[in-house]
Amino acid sequence: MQIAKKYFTEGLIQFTILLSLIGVRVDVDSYLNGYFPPLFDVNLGPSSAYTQTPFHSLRDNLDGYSVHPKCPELEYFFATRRLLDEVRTLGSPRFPTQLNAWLVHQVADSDQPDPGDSSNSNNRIDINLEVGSTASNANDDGKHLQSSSEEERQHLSEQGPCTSGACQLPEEVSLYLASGGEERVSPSQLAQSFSLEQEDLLDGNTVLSDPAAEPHASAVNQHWSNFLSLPITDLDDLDSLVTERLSDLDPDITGAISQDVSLRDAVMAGTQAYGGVSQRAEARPVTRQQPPPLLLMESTNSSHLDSSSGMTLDLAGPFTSGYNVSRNGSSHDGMGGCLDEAVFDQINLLGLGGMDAIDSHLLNCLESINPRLLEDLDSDSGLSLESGSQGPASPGTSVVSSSSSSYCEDDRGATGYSSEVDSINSKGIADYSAVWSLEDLSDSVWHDHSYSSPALFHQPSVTSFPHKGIKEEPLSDDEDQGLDSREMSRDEMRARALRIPFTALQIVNMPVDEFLEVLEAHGFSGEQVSLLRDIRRRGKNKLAAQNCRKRKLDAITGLQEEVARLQAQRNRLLREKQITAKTMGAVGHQIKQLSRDVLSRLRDDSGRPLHPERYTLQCGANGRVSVQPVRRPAVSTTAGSKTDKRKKDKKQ
DNA sequence: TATATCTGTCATGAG
DNA sequence: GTCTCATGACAGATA
Repeated sequence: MQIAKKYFTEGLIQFTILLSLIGVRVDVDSYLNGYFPPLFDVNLGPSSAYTQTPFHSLRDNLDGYSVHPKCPELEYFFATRRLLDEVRTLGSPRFPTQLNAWLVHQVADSDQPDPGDSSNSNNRIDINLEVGSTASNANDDGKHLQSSSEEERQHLSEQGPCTSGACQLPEEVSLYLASGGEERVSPSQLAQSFSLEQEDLLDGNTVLSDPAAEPHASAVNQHWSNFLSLPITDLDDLDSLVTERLSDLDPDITGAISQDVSLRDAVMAGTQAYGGVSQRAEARPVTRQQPPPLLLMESTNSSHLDSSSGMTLDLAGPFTSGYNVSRNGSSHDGMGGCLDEAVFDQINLLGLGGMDAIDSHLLNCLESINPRLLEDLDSDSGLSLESGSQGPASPGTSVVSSSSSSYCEDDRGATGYSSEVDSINSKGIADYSAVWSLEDLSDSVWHDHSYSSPALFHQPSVTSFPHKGIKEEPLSDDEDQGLDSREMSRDEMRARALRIPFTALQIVNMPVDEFLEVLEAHGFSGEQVSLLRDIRRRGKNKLAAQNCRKRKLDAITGLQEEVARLQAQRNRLLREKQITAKTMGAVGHQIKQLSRDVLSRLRDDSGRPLHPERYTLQCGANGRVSVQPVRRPAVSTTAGSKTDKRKKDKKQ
């Protein structure tokens, strides 16, 4: 039996690890591939000043709490945070979706009660594996759980009381596998088992006097008895047995989002959190503190922010299933996460308090959801990303989304225009101009300019902006006074003199279509039209000149850096060359010394030593060394002398 | 006062 | 043909 115990203990550990791995493998990518297109940068030209930046990705802060749950850019952050929480909360109670593993019992041996040491080797360990779609069904609503619980209760009542329960099987480790529905152990059974375990842990007493728990214990005991009735030799086939059982699992087990469960934590925490429900539990002193099970229950919902913060229920995630926002068809969506937690809590309550507490708690769970988030989910237009974002005057959102001509500003202050953003308004997706005030809009456009823009581009204190759908209004007297308060450019002074009801900023920023419409609609005179065109041309050229100069400076800076880099590289190569030359000289000297030594030891045909200056050592390609006479320079011939003469003649 | 730098503007070419 | 953009050149302002 020791062998069997060791075998099952190891199997328990391995299976716990397996479940942990399964539990954390959540398909985040599928969730990410949802509503919003990937971020993109549109390079409109060679200048970085014309790069549209996805500023919306910077709207939301990343503290994980004040962002919209639909924001896809933060899913990675959420996933990372959630996975960390999963790691931290390993062992905390979680309700499974497809694959459940429950450490049902770690009960002290009734024959050898040891209240002070729950880890006594005589403790019996019960493992309950539940595989099936019950959990996923439970995610749909709470009715299934209730009906299932009632069935289980009835089933348990038919099993009869358990007088001995697990206590009759000391010194053994039991394994219980249930697949599908016939051998399935209901959550109520589990909860009752948990309560029993908790009692044992609390006072070391193994008395199973709870009538509700006895049928379950009897049923489980029957399974264990059947299982343990197998001969010892069958233990060798345990792997095949487990494999056979596991073959009944959902083939897409990797997609299961179920979590590993530590029943010790579940029972202890659950009993403390709902100690008022469990009469037996509240009658006994609590010996140690455990976190509340529900709020600390780990959820694989990608939208849930931080389970430990207790904000899980205040998210839109819990109802994503109900609102058909599930990304990959996984049953473990936001609603599933909430229901998982609620259902798990119900499991505890089934064996502890009853369904009244369950309903009330679930109702509280649902009521605690922020209605605002529900509205956002209901309006799944994909533009709800604006909710919870920074204010319109946020410095980070310097791009003018509402403007028909966007003004982009790169990190170095270069400026540029783009007429592409106007499509947003024209498509009716979002009319930011109706939300953002014009002053805010203009602030976001013209503030913090690297190239100081004096009077012409100073923020005009106007309340109108000649865009589509916005009626142009002449400048009022107050606005004229506002213009007087600052330095006006020549063009602005001219425009004011000609009673042109637009500022230079407006004239420059408006798209060409609107500009033409303005010219036609207002019935300007030829002089006014000419001035308007000049103002627009000069304004755009001014910005172009600024960008051009900035690019020139950047190019110069880049070239200077390149020069410095190349000079450093040249110096490095020169140093390496010198070192190589020295090395080569040293090696040549050594070779010469070695050759002299070798030649001095050799003798010619007459027995005399070879002269180093007349002979040399040659190393062949095959590594063979041979002695060869030194070739003296050839004596210049007459032809050579003639050639030299010709060269001299040519030089002359 | 001379000089360097910055900035606005014009002219021109390209897309 | 018009518009926009890029860029060289020029001139005025300024440090």
